[in-house]
Amino acid sequence: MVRVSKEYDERLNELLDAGQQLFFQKGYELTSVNDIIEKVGVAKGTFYHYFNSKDDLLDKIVERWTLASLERVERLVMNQEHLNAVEKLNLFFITIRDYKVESLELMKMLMKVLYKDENLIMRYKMFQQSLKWLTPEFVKIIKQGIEEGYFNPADEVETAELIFSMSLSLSESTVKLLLEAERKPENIDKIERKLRVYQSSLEKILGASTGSISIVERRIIELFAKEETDRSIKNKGGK
Amino acid sequence: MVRVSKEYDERLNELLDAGQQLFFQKGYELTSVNDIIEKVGVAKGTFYHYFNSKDDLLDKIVERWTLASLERVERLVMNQEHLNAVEKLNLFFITIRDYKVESLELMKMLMKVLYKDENLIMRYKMFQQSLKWLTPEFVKIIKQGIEEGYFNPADEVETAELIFSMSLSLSESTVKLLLEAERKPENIDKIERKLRVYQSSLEKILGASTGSISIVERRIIELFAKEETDRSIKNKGGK
DNA sequence: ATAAATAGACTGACGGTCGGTCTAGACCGG
DNA sequence: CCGGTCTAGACCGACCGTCAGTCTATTTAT
Repeated sequence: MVRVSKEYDERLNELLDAGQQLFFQKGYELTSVNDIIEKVGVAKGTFYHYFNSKDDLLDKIVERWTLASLERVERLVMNQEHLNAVEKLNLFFITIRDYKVESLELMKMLMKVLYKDENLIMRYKMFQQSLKWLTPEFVKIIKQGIEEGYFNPADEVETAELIFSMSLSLSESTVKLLLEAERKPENIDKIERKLRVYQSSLEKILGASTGSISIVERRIIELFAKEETDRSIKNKGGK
Repeated sequence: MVRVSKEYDERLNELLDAGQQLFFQKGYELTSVNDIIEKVGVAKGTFYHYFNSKDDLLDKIVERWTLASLERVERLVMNQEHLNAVEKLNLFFITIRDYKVESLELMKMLMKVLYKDENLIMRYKMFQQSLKWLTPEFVKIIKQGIEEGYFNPADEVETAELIFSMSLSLSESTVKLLLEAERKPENIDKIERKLRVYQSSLEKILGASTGSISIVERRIIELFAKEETDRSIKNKGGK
């Protein structure tokens, strides 16, 4: 093979990019290290020059991904100093939702791949990282809400962690339902019910007034439930 | 090798037992099919005569385990017809806790092994199965509570699922803290806080009166945090 | 006889290792 | 300033051990 030498960071990112693309496309287990190095056009040794293991690569991909999300949340939510805690909390959910809607097709693909048992590790690592980085932001919002008199939970930190892990298991079950929504149209209703319960539980746990938090939007659920449109089936097949 | 023929169910259980023991001891990934057949004293072909895959074996082990728990819950909690919903809910938690205390050393070992990233699949499958089988019991309790006027959630089924998944992520974080409680004694306090928040959240979500649900018991937490006693370090080493 | 149970050699793929090669750029003597 | 030399570290790829799973043959029970 022709030998091509590059800057450390450039190669690193090539490998991260290739890894991410393949992991999101075929899943973690089904992507071999050989697939990745083949895609980049590099040898086994090079891969292990940059990463300790396949698992290490995944860690670094997830970290990069999560830090990008954090940056987004800080920029679009936390920095809006004119907002009160309830508004920030709602914006928090809206921001995440909007991001998913913007990259709808990617998200649909990702959902299909990520929520398979074989890709549990990926999902879990993304959850862990999200929990680690996003909970502190949640805590800030809750503290602000307590000061402003909107919330009254006993323990901000533990409450934030509880709420966050609730939202993660909510995603888990929601996506599962979404994925078979084509076959089972009643799943849309079930998702709506789920979101409603989550929403009101959130209010109760935080001590927020009823209806102050708004997450449910049937339109959005239906958007994700719809099978991909014809026009988007273009890059199928092909080596 | 000497050929020994046995009843279908007997062989099946031998394999399930061996698998369970090894999975609980070394973890799923680190246990090879060869380990299992060696332990039973049987050939590769025999294993695949009884199971489609290593993963299939895990499924069946987890199913057996979960159904045993379900049977226990039904016998010790659900059949106590003289109890009201609040009492049943409390008994539910006590029953689970007592079981863990009874088999304390096994549980400690299991915690150590199960809560490693490599054994995520095991944990996940146990969670899934628990959710599937135990949620209906939860629903029954909630419905009874609504009838009796103790609870007032909007949607029993979704609330039950939410609560159950909350308790699972609670286990997740609690065990993680417990495992490093030796090094970090402050973890015990953190666990207590976590449990308290969970408890009061539960009350709020269900609409139960404050203090009616009781989960936290520092004594029990400390019991699990303590490193295994001298006397229990007897079966270490040895092939 | 025949179906179920068992045996175990074999396969292919995979993650990871290791000894070595190549090259850009630092360094140096003239 | 220039040509040669040196070296860190980027890169290579054959190789290894392991493991899940397959296949065909053989034994056993009925």
